[in-house]
Amino acid sequence: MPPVAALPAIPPPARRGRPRKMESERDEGNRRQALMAEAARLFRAKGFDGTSTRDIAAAAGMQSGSPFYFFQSKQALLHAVMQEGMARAEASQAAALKALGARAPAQERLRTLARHHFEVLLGPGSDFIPVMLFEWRSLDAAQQQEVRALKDAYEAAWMPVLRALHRAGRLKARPEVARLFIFGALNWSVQWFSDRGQLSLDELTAQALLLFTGQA
Amino acid sequence: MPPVAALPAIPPPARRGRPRKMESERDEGNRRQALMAEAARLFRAKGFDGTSTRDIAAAAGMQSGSPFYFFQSKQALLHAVMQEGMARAEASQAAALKALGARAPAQERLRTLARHHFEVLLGPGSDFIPVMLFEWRSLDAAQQQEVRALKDAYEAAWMPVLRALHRAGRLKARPEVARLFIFGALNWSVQWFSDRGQLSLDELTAQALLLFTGQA
DNA sequence: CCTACCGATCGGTAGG
DNA sequence: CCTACCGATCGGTAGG
Repeated sequence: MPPVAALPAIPPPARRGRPRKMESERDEGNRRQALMAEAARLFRAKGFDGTSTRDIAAAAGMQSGSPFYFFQSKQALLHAVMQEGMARAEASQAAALKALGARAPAQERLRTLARHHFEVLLGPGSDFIPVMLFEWRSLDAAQQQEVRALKDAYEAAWMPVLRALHRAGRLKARPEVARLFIFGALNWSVQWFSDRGQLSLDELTAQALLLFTGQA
Repeated sequence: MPPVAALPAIPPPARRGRPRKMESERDEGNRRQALMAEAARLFRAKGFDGTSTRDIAAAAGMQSGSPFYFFQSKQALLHAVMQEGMARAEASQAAALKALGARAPAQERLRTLARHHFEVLLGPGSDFIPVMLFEWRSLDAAQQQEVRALKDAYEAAWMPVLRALHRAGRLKARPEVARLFIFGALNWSVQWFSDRGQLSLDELTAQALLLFTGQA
């Protein structure tokens, strides 16, 4: 049922469009990816300002100055984490909707979207999107605008579903406001959900549908 | 309608239980309160780790070392902000429920609770609770436990209302899970609500009730 | 990628 | 509360 067990791999941006050149370049991509993964984990746990580039370097098995070989600045690393996270989330969301089929009822499409979003927030290897959600203010204005566009596209996929439920009388609030509240309800689960709790992501999804549409 | 125009003043903790001693001590309370207010504003805008004690001192018109005359550490100042915020919010929430009367229907009690919570999150002078919500991790374990108790008491006041709505069939999700999702939906508004937007806090409240209970 | 380093900033303190 | 200060840490860089 989970549309994304692990988020699908995406080619490292540094390699995009260039021909592969064997070992050296693949390693370079690996090191860059490793830095992003460790940065995401640490930014989530301790915040952007609470994490030093030395922490990140050590977690990736590097010396303190080495992250700056791969990223222009600490802020650029944060930006890369958010872009990569949004690109993956957008791709896996689209894949989940496609797998469901276009003629599925609105309630089922909402279930798929919510279940997928919980996976992105709470599933294994899910540090990138929580970092985007909570470390937003540490980007500069231009970076915020760029990430905002990716986030808007991701959330826009929910609107046809919310409008259909609204027309059918299953969603009473205005769809635009409902979207804001629903994303809030789901995103906030990052603050309280724990693996060792009794709720699975499927049960979480069912309860969310009950709350918003009155049925599961 | 807003039960709290400005959050009700609470005597500064340093003075509690002691007899008033005129100018000097009242000033001391004022300086302490000013530090907390400026700290809350800056912690909200830039985060705990992104705010220096020098920033806070300057905003309160002091020299860089002076905050440590009033607070043992930067972390103790954060803790004080959260405690003060929760004490005020708890008091104003209780006052709002009391003003409504005990025999009001569950839907009206939920409206009062939600409207009050929006005021605490988004109204004038509302920096203390957002700081508590988003800077949680910067407290040590003992401080977290203490603030957690205040937060639990605040949220517990919602449970009889949610259970009544659940029994009446107006709230379909399990009340405990509904509470988590509802607080998430409301709390997240801190991230997107803007004063110059078209929604008033009353309209926000009405849309939230529509989403969760199907009626406003 | 590592080594070696710099300038800036930070939380906090002693002594008044 | 201010003055003057300290040790630690931080982001980032030059040169290889």
